[in-house]
Amino acid sequence: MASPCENCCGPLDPKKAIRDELMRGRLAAALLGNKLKDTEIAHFVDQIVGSLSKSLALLDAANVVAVGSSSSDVREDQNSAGKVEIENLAEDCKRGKHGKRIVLSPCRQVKSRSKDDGYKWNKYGEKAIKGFTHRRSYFCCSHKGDPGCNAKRHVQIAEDDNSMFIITYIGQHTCKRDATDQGQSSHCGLKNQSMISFESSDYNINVAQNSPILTSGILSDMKPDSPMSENTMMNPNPEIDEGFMLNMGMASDYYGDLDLDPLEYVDEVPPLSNDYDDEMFSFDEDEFFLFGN
DNA sequence: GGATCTTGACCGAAACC
DNA sequence: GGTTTCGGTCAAGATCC
Repeated sequence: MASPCENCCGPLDPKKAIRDELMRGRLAAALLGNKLKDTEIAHFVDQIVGSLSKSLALLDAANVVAVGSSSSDVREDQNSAGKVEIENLAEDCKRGKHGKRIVLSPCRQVKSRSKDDGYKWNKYGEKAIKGFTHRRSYFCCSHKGDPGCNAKRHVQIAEDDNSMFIITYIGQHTCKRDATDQGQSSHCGLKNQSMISFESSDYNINVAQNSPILTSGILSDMKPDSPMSENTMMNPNPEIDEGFMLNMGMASDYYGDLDLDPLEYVDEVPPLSNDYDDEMFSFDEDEFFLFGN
């Protein structure tokens, strides 16, 4: 499916567009920091620059994310109605007599050791699913009644590893909660940074495509002995021992406009040492201007 | 007492015949 | 086109804090 912009402006590279915007922001912050040298404000500017650098790095790393062990198990097809049909999530998921296919709305799937992703969920149901040993739990956002947040998720114990959870996210958090809510930060009470949120629907990127490993940017300059493997993505918060999730914003917006994989599957990421931050994302001015240009 | 969880019933959609 | 099967949701009661 071609994006609307593609019709008038030619092929759009959303990843590049996001990257360009982040670079612009980083450049502006760096210049501001230069102006504010020796002031307390410069410290905060440094944080902004560092944050943008991380975003760029994670964006690049998004292309690295392997679909994980289940990649070969998941076959998906986007039909004309925009629904995603997933056939046999697991090899041992046999069809019943009537072999009903599993049909999901555009969603993201995450494998995690913990069910906790920083959001507050209300459980509204549980169901035994044919072909799966464990029951599936259904959750909706606790703030559903707030501004009508329609975010939902399904949680199921992984068939191949009972210590892992397969979490399927459907819809987007539209609730607006302040950063103090439950000690969590920013949008809808997200309490950790293991999620990147590109809320704007102007740009959409696909993290599940078979992109080259560490295509460009900061991560490509990482030390070879860094604690990140080729097929995994960094968890920005080493204290959170769970799968790393990328929130690409409104799934329907995202998949409705672009012919992209509607389902991302981000495999588990090993926790990192506490000093990864400086090692991975140290800001180098020469490097920055190299990327910034 | 409010929030959250559990669980059976119900509904709509897809597959089968 | 009717029937069957299934996944998803609802809602009432139970439990927890």
